Amino acid sequence: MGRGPCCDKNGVKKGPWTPEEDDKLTTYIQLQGHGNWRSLPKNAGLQRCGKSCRLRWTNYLRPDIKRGKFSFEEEETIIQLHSIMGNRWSAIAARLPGRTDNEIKNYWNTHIRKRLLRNGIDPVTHAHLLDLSSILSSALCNPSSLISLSTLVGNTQALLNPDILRLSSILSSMKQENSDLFLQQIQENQLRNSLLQNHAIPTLSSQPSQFQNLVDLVPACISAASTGPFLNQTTPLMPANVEGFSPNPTSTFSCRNSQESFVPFNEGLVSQPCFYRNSTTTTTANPTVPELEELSGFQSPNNGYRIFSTDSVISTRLTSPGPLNSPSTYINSSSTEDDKECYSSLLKFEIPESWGIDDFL
DNA sequence: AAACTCGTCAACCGCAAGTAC
DNA sequence: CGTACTTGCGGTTGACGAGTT
Repeated sequence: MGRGPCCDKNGVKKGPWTPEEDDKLTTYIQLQGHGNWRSLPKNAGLQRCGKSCRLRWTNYLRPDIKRGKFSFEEEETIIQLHSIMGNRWSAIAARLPGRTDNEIKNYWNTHIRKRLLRNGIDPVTHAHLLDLSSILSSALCNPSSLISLSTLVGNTQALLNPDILRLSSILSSMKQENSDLFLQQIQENQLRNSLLQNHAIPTLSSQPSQFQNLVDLVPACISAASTGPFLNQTTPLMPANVEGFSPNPTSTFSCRNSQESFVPFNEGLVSQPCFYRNSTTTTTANPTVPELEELSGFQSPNNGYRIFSTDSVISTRLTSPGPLNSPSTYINSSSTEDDKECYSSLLKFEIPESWGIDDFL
């Protein structure tokens, strides 16, 4: 159909608004209401287009706008809403009184997005970019992937800590031994989970001894990695696989097997998560949470999701409604931006592209 | 002190949905 | 029903200030 410009470019001022223009616009709207934005500039004596006036009013001059730094609660809300709504800033803004979509968008792009990236979380999908727990769960659900995983780990032996090598060897041996038994265990766990829904009972004792070895090893590997050569790498984090992503705030820790059927993963397999939400997302209650809370000394003031950071904790996907099979690694990182980041210093490391883990992923 | 880099955020642009005629 | 117009939205730009070299 084609459209003309929203206003006549001739004689229309652009750029920053002056206090005088603000006064004119504010006074006019308070007296007359904005009415038709297109005719407003002429009526108000402004050399601006209606669009510019509307933007100035809605984003800056409106009396109910809250200015200043975003509070922790607001930031939490934005992250949660973004994980559900994506870049629908106006919808997010509607749930944050006094904040405009533009302000939220800016804050996201300049603060939150960078922080998430730094913490290894894809700001688009909210999935961990590379998450050891997902690697392990993927491997456990799909034993064939153990080949790749062990290859991955094996190829980098020179860089790795002995604990990681032990992890590799265990994975290899798990692959070589009875994978049917492996799947059987997973299926049993699935059944048990369905029975014990909302009651996260530690089930490690029922795992094969190799599982126990694995669980014992992972924290050590993470600690090793967090102080090892990984942190010196500057290679960009692996991009998350966002294809087919369907935001699902109720995602629980699960993984896919090779047939793409979902196999809920036993939450007791790995250590407790860095993140969990207790309000807006569905997560199984966990008897160890109070202990962790006490340990970390952190609790969100708004009782939103709480984030735990301990030295040897593997994150799970409880805050990651992204693709369950998205590649992500997660080992500790130190973060220094500000105090708030203390809680989000997650276990993280970056894998150089030269490792060639595409096949694995 | 100047040049440069980086972070922030107000403002602009183009598109699409909604509405009036 | 089709067209013109308005409004709202999300992506992007660019000015500006602070910090660094």
